[in-house]
Amino acid sequence: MSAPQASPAPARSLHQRIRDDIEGRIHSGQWPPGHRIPSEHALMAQYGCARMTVSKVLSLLADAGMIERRRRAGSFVARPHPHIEQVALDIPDIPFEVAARGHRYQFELLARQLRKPRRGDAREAELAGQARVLALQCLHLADERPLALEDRLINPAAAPQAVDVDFSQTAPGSWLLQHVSWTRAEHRISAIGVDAARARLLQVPTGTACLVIERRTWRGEQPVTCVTQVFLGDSYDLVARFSPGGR
Amino acid sequence: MSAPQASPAPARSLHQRIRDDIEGRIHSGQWPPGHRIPSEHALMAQYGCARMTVSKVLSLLADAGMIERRRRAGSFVARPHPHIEQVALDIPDIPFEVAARGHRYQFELLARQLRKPRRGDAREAELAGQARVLALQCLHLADERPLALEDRLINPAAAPQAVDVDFSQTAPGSWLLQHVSWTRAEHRISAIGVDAARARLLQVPTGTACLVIERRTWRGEQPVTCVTQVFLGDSYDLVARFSPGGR
DNA sequence: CAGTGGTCTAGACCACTAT
DNA sequence: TAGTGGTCTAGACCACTGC
Repeated sequence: MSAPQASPAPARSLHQRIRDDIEGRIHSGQWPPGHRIPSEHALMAQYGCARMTVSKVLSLLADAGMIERRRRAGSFVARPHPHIEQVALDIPDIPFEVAARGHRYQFELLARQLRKPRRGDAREAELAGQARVLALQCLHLADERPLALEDRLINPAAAPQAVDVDFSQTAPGSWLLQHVSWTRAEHRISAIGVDAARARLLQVPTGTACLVIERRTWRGEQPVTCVTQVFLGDSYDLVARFSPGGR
Repeated sequence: MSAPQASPAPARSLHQRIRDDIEGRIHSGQWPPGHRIPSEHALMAQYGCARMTVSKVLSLLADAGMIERRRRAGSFVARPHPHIEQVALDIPDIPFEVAARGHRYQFELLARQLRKPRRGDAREAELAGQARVLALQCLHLADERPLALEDRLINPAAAPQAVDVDFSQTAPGSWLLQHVSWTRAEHRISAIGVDAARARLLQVPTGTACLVIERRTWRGEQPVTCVTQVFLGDSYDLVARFSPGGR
């Protein structure tokens, strides 16, 4: 009836130790991809614990993608999807990132328009249904030097207050991050040689290699914002850390 | 003593419905960032279920980063870290990706060396402790046209079989993905204008904008591989999808 | 149809910490 | 010290599915 711990304070909890054990067997190759993991009943007996404890472990491992669970069949070490891997990529807030690298951040609003969505523009296709869009172009500078050019569209229907914000003082990305929540985002990352117009604004020769991040966010089915950021490629990096299984 | 379901088969399980409810309150703004979520006891009473059920929900939400839990203090809606966001980025397998886009994939091994690690080379610093490294350079082609140039170092201590693989037939990235597991990876993504040597191999003018992915993987503390892939920027995109909270 | 995972209960003990 | 989350137990019922 009572529920005494196996040991008073195992430092690492029981389900953590079980998880470590199973992960160890998988990573060491002792349990290769496709290998059938003992059933919950078997593990329960093996570790001398309640079924719920091993069940929790296996559920977490399944969430993390390390194992697959099938009713009646059992749990199996996941075959790593051979063609796709996911990494957690940090999409940084530019002002913060610049400051973190010890540079002075500045921001310039180059253009602001509240206008109808343009037809035929791929970037604006998502927003075609809206009456108006708020279009902003701005420049991010680090130590007085241009770092990135940002073209942003904001859907006023999703962020009504945005229309009244003075974006000459606040970077729109930072403002949105703090004031508008979203439920889905998509990013495309590519490289371009900058066209003449952008080159002039970035004060580099036409054709200079730049990193392009295109980001779209939605709140439910409603588009919130769509932004294209063009970074000077040699002065900006994206960094992704990853441990497989998400944890 | 018995454990009847609240309703026979609620389609969506109870903890899922509770989770949806709480997520709804958070996303709708009804529970803004910093808001204190009712305690497990209160939620237990509110939903008429066992404490473990709401506990599971809150644990999952905490794992997903949507809430923060503090002993004695309670659970709180997480303040979105204003300066960093994480997205799940797909790091594709090049052969697969090319095929998926309907192109013919080809692969050329340009160079293969089993040699001592070079001192003074930043890329090889991690491998400096190793007796030998396997260095490969290869070219990925789509429809006979160069798509990406790959410089890869493999640590034979972590992947002994790699030394005997005929990489003129198998792309090393695909082979590694299928044969060697790893526990940690780091990626850097940037843009460069290609130098003359790479430009020649990629059959483009010097200075053409390219997307660079640098990827390092470890197995435990042991480095496994380090690869630099230079993509023609206009013919390659990385795509990241994201829903906040990780699910 | 028997075994598996999925879920839930009604408790319990514990560590931690804000008050 | 009282309230909170963290963990665990020893059951239970159910849906599903591969044998």
